[in-house]
Parts: sequence; structure tokens; C-alpha cells
Amino acid sequence: MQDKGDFDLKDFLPYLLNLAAEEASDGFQTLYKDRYGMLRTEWRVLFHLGRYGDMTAKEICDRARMHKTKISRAVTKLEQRRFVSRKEVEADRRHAMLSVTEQGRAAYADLCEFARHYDGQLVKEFTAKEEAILRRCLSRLAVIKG
Amino acid sequence: MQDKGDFDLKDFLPYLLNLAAEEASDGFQTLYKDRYGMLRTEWRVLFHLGRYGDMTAKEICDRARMHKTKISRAVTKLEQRRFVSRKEVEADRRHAMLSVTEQGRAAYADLCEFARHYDGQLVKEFTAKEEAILRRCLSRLAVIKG
DNA sequence: AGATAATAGTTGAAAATGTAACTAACAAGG
DNA sequence: CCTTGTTAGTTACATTTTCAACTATTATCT
Repeated sequence: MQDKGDFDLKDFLPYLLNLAAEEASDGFQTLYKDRYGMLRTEWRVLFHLGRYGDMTAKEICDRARMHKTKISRAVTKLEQRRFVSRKEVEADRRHAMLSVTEQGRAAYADLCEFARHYDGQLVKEFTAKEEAILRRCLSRLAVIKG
Repeated sequence: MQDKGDFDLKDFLPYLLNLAAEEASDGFQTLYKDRYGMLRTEWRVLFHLGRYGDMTAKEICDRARMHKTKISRAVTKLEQRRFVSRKEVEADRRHAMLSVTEQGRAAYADLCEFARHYDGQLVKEFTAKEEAILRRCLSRLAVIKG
């Protein structure tokens, strides 16, 4: 360990990111959990459908970077709770087109509203410049491997 | 959603943070997994002991912000693999003081070395200023609730 | 001292996740 | 067509996490 004594977990980005992510998710999590009985995966799926329109599970898979089994289970549960409906595609019956129901759209709107506000709270003590840099760095980290 | 059409998941900090955290953890994860058969919880416990010296499970609990059951199980496994040893405290036999073994220290050193390098890779395309801001923002998010 | 509360840590069951194997539908080459 | 390969999605099983209950030990209050 020679001169490595100064290496702290707080200097280690993966750790910091995980901590920050957990902390930041906490407050929002309780909302979709308690109010709608959703898991994070379910909220993500609902969001993708609500935000980008009808699509198949595969498309969500690619966009959301979630494993297909997670999506499969999330869709099943969202369907049971009547937040999402599925309709087989005539042309290719392997797919099913997923749509948000009325109820789903209401939940989506509510959650988005809160998310928006919540996001604002999270960054409110940062300057505009800090916020911009933070978001930009995160975006790059989220896509590019080290 | 009226005028909320521009609200994207990519603008939502908890999502961005989670994505970035997952992505950033990926490369490092394989190291402690494949080379030492460790889980993330175990690596964290080992790190805390290696970096900050002997302490009880409770202390790790507070420092690392991990649930006590996670730590209990991590310690058990680390002990089985001879990375950590435990010694009852005379004064209060509810506690057990945890220490890193020779073998544990070697693993710790190796992982730290890699972590250090890995961290450098992650930030290498950011400017020094961006990096500083990123770390500072994350540190604050990691502690303060929104 | 004796009853009660608090603390450290463990254990067990339920929920969630990850991995791999599977089914069903389509595609393409012979 | 018919074999082989690919793709979308589901299911089964093992691992991990979470939550609640539990044990053992110490602290506190009267």
C-alpha cells in the first residue's frame, strides 16, 4: 500500500455514485411504492411507455437498458394492476405492443409531476453551472465504459 | 402533462445516477467477483476494515450505510474465506472486533490498486474542473436528502 | 438487586434479481 | 417445404436482498 494511504472510498467514483444514487432514489421510491405499489422496474417501464409512446418489450429493453426478464415481469405486474395493456401484433405474433391505460396515464402524470419537483429539490443547492456539469458528466458515465 | 413533454428520464437525477452507478460499477465488479469471489457488500466491508482499521460490525454499519444483516452475512463469508477475523471484545461481549488477515490485506491492496487505476480511467475524459465538481456534487448528494 | 429497555448481531422467510433454459413465431438456405 | 438459425418473450432455479423476529449482553431506573 506504500503511499496509497490517501485513497479513500469517497474518492472512488463507483462507490460515490452508488451512494448518491441510493440516497437520491430513496425519497422518490417511497412514492411509487406506497402510492402505486410499484417497483423501480415497473416505474421505469411505465415511464418509457408514457413518455415515448407505445412500444414492444424489446424496444423498452433496448432503450431502458434493462434485462428482458425484468421487463417481462414488470409488464405482467403492470398489466395486472391495469396500468398497461398489451395487444398482439398481427404482422409478427412474437411481439406484443404495449400501451398505457387511462389509469396508467394518470399514475404516470402524477409520478412525473412529482419527479420533476423532486429533481429540482435535489439540485437546488447547486449552481446552474455545477448542475449542468453534473448532468453532463453523469450522462457520459452512464453510457461510456471506463 | 400539459407542458411537461420535455421532461425526459435523462433529466431525472435519480435515474441518471443509477445508470451511471451501474455502468461505473460494472468493470470493477468483475474483478472482486472473479478474482476473489466477493460480493459488493463484502468488498465494501473489506475496504472499510482495510482503510480505517479494526472496528466492530456496528461501526461499519454506520460508516458504510449498509444494513446490519448485509454486514453480518458479509463478515461471515469474509471470515470463511480467511479475509477477515473476529475477536470478541472483553469489555462488552455483544461486540466483536473485526480485523483484516494477511490474506485479506493482500486482497485489499490488490483491489485498491486496481480501484485507483479504474477511477482514473473513469474520469480521464473530464477536465480537472469537471471532475472536481462531479465529485463534490456527488458527495453532497450522497449525504443530503432532497 | 430486579425489572425493563436498549444494543449488537444472527437467523429465517419473503421478495427481488440474475442466469440459463425454454417455447413460440418468424427467416433463410438448400 | 424442411432443416437450421434467430428473435421475442416466458419460466424455472439459484443467488441476493429485505424485513421481521429472535438471542445474548449490557445499561438504566426504581
